[in-house]
Amino acid sequence: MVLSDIECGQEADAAARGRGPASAALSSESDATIASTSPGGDDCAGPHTVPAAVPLSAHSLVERLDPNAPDYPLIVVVGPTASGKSALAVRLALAFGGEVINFDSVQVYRGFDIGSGKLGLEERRGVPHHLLDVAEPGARYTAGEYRRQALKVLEDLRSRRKLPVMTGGTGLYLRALLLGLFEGPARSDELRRRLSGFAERRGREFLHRMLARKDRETAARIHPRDAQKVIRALEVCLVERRRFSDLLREGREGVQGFRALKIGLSPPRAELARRINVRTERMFAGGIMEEVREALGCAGAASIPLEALGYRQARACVEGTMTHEEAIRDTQAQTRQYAKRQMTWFRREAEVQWFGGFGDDPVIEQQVFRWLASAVAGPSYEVRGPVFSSL
RNA sequence: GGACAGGUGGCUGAGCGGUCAAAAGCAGCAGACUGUAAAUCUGCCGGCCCAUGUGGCCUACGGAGGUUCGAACCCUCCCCUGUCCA
Repeated sequence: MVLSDIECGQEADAAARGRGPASAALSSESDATIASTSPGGDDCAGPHTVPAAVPLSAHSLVERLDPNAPDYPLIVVVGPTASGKSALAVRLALAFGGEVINFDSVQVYRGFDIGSGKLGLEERRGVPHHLLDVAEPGARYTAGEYRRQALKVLEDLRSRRKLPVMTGGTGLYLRALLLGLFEGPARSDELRRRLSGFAERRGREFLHRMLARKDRETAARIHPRDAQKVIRALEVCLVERRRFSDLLREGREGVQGFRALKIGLSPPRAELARRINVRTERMFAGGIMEEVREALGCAGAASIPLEALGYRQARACVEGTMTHEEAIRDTQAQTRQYAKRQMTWFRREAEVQWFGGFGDDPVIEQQVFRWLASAVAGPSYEVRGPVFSSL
């Protein structure tokens, strides 16, 4: 415990030194609140307000880092791309002596740094980051693989009394970890090849009819034209010789022994779009093309992350089917749409406390720290919905 | 100055007398999601109205006129844009 406190203090200082005057001011303020213990006021958080002056007790969070605790804290930062999640995660990790765990499906691949928005070493500011670069460029990483690895990392952090701070944009991976996956087969490429052969010859609807014969309930849930999901469902039914829907009913096992404190970032849409635009331009100026050439050279054309947003366009550019300008504009538009899809996914995530700004905005950081203090203090807390309106 | 080609909803672009509020794509908006998830897929998309429908009204295919029962589509003039000849 003493150790954690010391670490916490040191790292918070380091954070203050490493930043500009605005955030230095913030840091000293949070240090002040960290130091004090709150006599009350923790329970008066209204449903739609972040409590005004709940002192943040780093102790209350750090004290809970007991390897044997049934509710070991786990911070999760969700939000659309470019909302400043990674920066906030580093900030939180520094403040509480934590380590960051990624849940982004592209950042898990080695060699895809610029286009995936991976934080550079300097930006990580000494905070260990897990589940980055754990897959080879030519490999196929999956939600199941992610879950297995993430569980190990969580147990590792727990045994070392470190606070896990999870961040990323892949809602499915997060859910796979937190809620678990059903007991089903991993993917089978041969079977899939056969199935997609059917789809090509007889149309996507054919596969859907096939699925309906095996498992009516699942077929009803999946749109006939969604070949990707239809194929997976068929794969499950054929390999297991059981209905997908029955397997689902048998349940799934989520992480045990952790209590997730979920922070959602939902910055104003127009501003987010602006950031996405700028960020995309920087990627194209800053080496995404080189990454693509490199990947094409070593992993070959089949590399999964080469299909990811930005990489897809950069590749088209390298191969000459798109101009540089087109590639940028297309990436920007599609990234905006992606951000939208992320919001519709995360909005349904349970018990997220939403903040209407960017994770690297000192004001938002402040609100997050305050909320964490109140959330840690009591077992129940109010959750408000995300604001992701246009304008 | 002359000869062609063309001007269509936010953009690209089909339509060339009625079945056209106008194909398709893009963008935009909303949504779904259990091992490819930065993926894959769905719905809406001129405005207003009764908000039930193969519903009503208005505004729209560069501008102004005309022909016609009827025009984005045909004719005349004008204004733009592109290519070519001077």
